[in-house]
Amino acid sequence: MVTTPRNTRQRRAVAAILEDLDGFASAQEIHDLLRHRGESVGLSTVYRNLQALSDSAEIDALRNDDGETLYRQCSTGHHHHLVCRACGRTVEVAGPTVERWADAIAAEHGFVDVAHTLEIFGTCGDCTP
Amino acid sequence: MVTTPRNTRQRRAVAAILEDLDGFASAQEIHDLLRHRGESVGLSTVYRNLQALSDSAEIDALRNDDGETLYRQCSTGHHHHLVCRACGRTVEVAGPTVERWADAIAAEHGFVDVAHTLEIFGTCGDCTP
DNA sequence: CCGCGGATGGGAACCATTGTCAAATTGATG
DNA sequence: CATCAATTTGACAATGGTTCCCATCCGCGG
Repeated sequence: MVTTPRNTRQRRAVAAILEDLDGFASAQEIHDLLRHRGESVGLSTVYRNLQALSDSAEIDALRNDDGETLYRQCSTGHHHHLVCRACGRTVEVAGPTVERWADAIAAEHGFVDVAHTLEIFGTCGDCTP
Repeated sequence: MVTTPRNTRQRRAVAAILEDLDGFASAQEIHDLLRHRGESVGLSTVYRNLQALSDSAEIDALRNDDGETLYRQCSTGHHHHLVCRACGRTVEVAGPTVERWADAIAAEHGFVDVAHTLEIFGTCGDCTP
């Protein structure tokens, strides 16, 4: 039986933060932001909700170089990210060609259940004086 | 002043393992393999040497879904990986089109100093009964 | 308004990785 | 071959992000 998630204050608070954020943020950053808003939520709960949202594909997750998982609310549908190293500003990009290329390569080598990760990092105009 | 790395038994042992390995392996796996060979090397040392090799671009490193860093000796030059989730078997793939696409997208949005990560994961033929 | 079961939270537990530092090893030199 | 400085090693502690645990809380259907 499928369990329906409950509409708790904490879940709403986490969702609200994600609405307002522009770029990617770590669970801990989100936890701090909530605290500053006075909408304090337990760290475990922040992690749980972010993971749940990520699992249900409502938000995107990626790992940065430091091994932290970053979250962001994105448009639906498959896409990739162009992320500014300095300020975290993110541009969503679609790359139909890349998707097809990746799948073709994998099939060619007899791989199934194929997924891929693709992120582009750079320094955005605002951060390059 | 640039310090020249020394030729120690441990460094040689780690390099030798990487020669023999086909796919990506974690630091801990490599540590275990060394132990089984009777060429025991301290875990810290394995980490240090892998990092050094990775820094000098002699081996490739990537992070898997569990957040572990995996290492593998690869051909030189820019390339990406098609990795089997189950056994770690790896196929190196070049994607000139993708490189150009990524750079173009980034330039289009005013990003400079651009880099990208791209890995394809799947289950290889041998691991799909 | 009740009661059930999912949700919460605070701290402990995990675990890959990095730091610490005395002791061992290397490579150059005499 | 002996000496010596500098690098490297390794056992263990420490770190830090994330997950687990579990008593308590509370959303929600009846």
